Amino acid sequence: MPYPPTRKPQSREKILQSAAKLFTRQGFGQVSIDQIMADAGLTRGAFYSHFADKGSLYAEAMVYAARHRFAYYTASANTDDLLAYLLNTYLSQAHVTEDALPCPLAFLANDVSQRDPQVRNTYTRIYKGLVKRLPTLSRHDPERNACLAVSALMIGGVAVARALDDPAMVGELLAACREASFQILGEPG
Amino acid sequence: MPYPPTRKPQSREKILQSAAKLFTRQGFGQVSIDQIMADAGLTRGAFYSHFADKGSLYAEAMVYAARHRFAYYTASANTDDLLAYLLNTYLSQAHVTEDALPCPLAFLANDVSQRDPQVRNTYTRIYKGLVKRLPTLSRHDPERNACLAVSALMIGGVAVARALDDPAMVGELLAACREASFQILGEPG
DNA sequence: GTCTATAGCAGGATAGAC
DNA sequence: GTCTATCCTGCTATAGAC
Repeated sequence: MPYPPTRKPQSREKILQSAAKLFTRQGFGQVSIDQIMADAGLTRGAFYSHFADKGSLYAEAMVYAARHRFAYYTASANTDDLLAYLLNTYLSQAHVTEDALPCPLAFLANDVSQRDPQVRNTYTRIYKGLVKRLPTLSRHDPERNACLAVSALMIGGVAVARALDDPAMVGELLAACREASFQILGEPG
Repeated sequence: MPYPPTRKPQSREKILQSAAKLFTRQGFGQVSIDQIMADAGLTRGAFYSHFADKGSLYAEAMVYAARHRFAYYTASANTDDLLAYLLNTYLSQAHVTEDALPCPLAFLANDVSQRDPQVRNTYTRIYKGLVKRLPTLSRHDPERNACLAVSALMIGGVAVARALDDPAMVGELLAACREASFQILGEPG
């Protein structure tokens, strides 16, 4: 028995991790199964023992990235104002330059628009999760409309910042988005 | 002389028009030169008489789409509040569902992040053009920070709306973004 | 300037050995 | 479960006829 049963879940996890990293940064079409499997330390042929096809992996990788990103916030926050912490971390240079696992909502918004219904549904559920979670982080109990707008501002700010080639402009943009977010939420900056 | 000299600029214009339409909706990788040329009524071989390669066409098509979209606003506006008109038209169902030529800033933000420097520079110039133009449309002379945030809100709102699979949520999101935009700008809705 | 034909490559998915 | 080898498709870019 050359392959012990404990290895399969490990391989699956490794593939998922590599896929989340590569897909969020580069999108569906720019990443090949070869690249993902190589990054996970495996070869292409082994892929189909774990996932039905490339699209299924993409959807699962988005969820993986979203979970990981949320854990990243809650783990490192030692403040009582979680919402402010979230906004300052999300709308930051570090996020734009891909410090850790980036947020799929901001990095894959355009990409998802052209994918199959399953993928779009996954994206929608992740987005709804964010909108619903925002009020629980604030002490000021913001309205739903404010949360919708702020989520779009977060995602748009990061997406645009990533496309720009002017570092000064990126800094200016992120700062303006943080400021406006607090204004919309009625919180002090 | 089977091909009169007047035909080349016409062909070029047609290619550009088809490219703008297809690229903005589907992104760089999802559109082939074949598709573009077929849409323009030509064949693949003729492409390289007009453009150096696919990337050059992509950059030019973004500019073409941006110009066309701006003309779309100014042409149809018979109001004294141009900024309000712009926001309501940009953050609309019609824009998300691609009525006319969509805005490349919103439809291609993620796509541009992975392209070559020339493309990113083109995107940056278009974006700076938008930010600079916003104050000229308003009677309230908004601050630069407000314009930066509103532009990100416009782009993010449309980009997210396009990815979602829930029509009710899309309507809610767009309305919330319009409302927040006016709040940021200090204008009445 | 536009066409047809093709070179050359990359990637998704499958088959079969171990 | 993982590997190597392969089929098949689609694409960019070029060559050469008209």
